Amino acid sequence: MGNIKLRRDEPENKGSAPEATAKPRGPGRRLHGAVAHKLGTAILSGEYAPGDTLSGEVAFAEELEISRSAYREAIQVLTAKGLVESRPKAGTRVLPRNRWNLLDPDVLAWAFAGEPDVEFVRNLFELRAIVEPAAARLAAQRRDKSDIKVMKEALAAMRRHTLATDAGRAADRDFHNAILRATHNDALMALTASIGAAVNWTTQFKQRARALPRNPIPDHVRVFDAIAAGDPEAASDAMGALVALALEDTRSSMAE
Amino acid sequence: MGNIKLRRDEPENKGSAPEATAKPRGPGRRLHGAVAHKLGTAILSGEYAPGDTLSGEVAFAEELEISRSAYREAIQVLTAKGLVESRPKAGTRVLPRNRWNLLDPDVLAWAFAGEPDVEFVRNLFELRAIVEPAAARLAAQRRDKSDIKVMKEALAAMRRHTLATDAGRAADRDFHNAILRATHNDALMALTASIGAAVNWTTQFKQRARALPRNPIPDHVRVFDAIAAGDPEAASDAMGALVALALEDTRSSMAE
DNA sequence: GTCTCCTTATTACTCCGACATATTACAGAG
DNA sequence: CTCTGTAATATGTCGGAGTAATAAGGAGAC
Repeated sequence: MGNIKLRRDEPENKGSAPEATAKPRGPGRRLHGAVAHKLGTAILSGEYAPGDTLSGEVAFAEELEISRSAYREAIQVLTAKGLVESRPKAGTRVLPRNRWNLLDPDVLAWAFAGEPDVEFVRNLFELRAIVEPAAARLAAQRRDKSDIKVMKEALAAMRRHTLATDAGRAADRDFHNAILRATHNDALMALTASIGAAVNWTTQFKQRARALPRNPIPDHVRVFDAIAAGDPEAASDAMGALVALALEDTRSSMAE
Repeated sequence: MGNIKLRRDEPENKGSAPEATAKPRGPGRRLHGAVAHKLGTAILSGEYAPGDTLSGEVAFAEELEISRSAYREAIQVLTAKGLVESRPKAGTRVLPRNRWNLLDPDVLAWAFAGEPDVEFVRNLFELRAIVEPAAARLAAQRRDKSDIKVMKEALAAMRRHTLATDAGRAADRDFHNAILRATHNDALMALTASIGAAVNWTTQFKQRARALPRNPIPDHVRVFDAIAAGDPEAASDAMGALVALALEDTRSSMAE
């Protein structure tokens, strides 16, 4: 698998490099974090299959050209997310997929780092189709003025920048996050990261297919209006329609 | 806050001590895992509030009477779950609550380690009320013979042992997990651990209130019959009723 | 007087080498 | 062939030393 340079060897690109949120791979991410990212993506991409046993600590750490401490800390991160399990004498094994914390934001990011599994994207949309309409219903009942304000701003930002830009996708994510936050339910808000990631990556894929078939603004406006008006049923319906259309767009762009 | 003994100092109690699943605090859990558990519960219980800065590595590790390596690995676990963030010179700070991965099984367990927040339990039930009926609907459409077999066995186990026993609660959890698995949706199954844990802990609370008010079996049977019959609407309705009743029971047992 | 830039001190981060511990696997006895 | 005890091996834990990054404070310019 070739030698990979994880150490930072380029003293240049100092200061506040505008790397946005995407890949602060150089500095900004600690060494063990980078290793965890590397191993995490390797596991999620199937390079290491469930049941596989990783090389020993000393050997693997040496192969990665890092100390055993940093390697162990990276493994602890993966263990915390349910990807691997280490036991004395037995080594570190990749756990079966149903033990993975697929809702963990990092795990989700790792899953979408490479070519994403089409089936998994479908499952994620199914989760959206369940959670988001219900969340919109609750949001219509409980939203306060500040919630509406945030949603309105996000909507405006979506209009300004299109979904083709990073800023536009961020606004789209902010809009959906604002709805979840308007439910004032911590457990639902915890899904923010998961669903937000799903929204982000999938819209990016839709974008990849050059023809973005529809203007997404009207759907979002309908949802916003219903929530602002305090109409739970309309909000739920509008959000259901939005997710269904998004699924259709994404599916068609992945099918080809 | 007093000195806490985390090291194992008792050479006795060797062999396969039947500590069940509750508290393998002695051996069985690694040292850094025990520290992560201790700090995690301390954060979830509010002993450390968001924004607080923990003592420095050297000081805290010395206070806990463990090496810095073990302490750091514990911190990496907490970082992976979004509870804390460490930066040079600034120290390790507790992140705001909306950054926490509340769906993480460990975090959920830590949240219920002490006296649970009533509001949080309510939110968790609201999530159940959203996800589980939808899951039952999908399960009714997609279940195969093995799914039905597992559910039937879990139901039988629930009848044999009551919800008063550990085995009974485990059977209850298995039943709900079997439904989620019958959806054949990985993302939904990832919620299995979270919701399953919630069900487990809350039923334990219902148990605490000595008067267990209702026989839960009929509700479960209705759900099972609908899924086995392949009737999505009936399955969704039955599960909705089950969750609503469970919420009511739990609420009444916590209100007193 | 206010702001910007730079210096400095503190803290986490990384590395190294050694020992302790737990568990698997093997070998021997029954 | 089954069971029990032993030994080998990889993870777990430890302590210390040195590096890098950042936040706070101070010097300088406007």
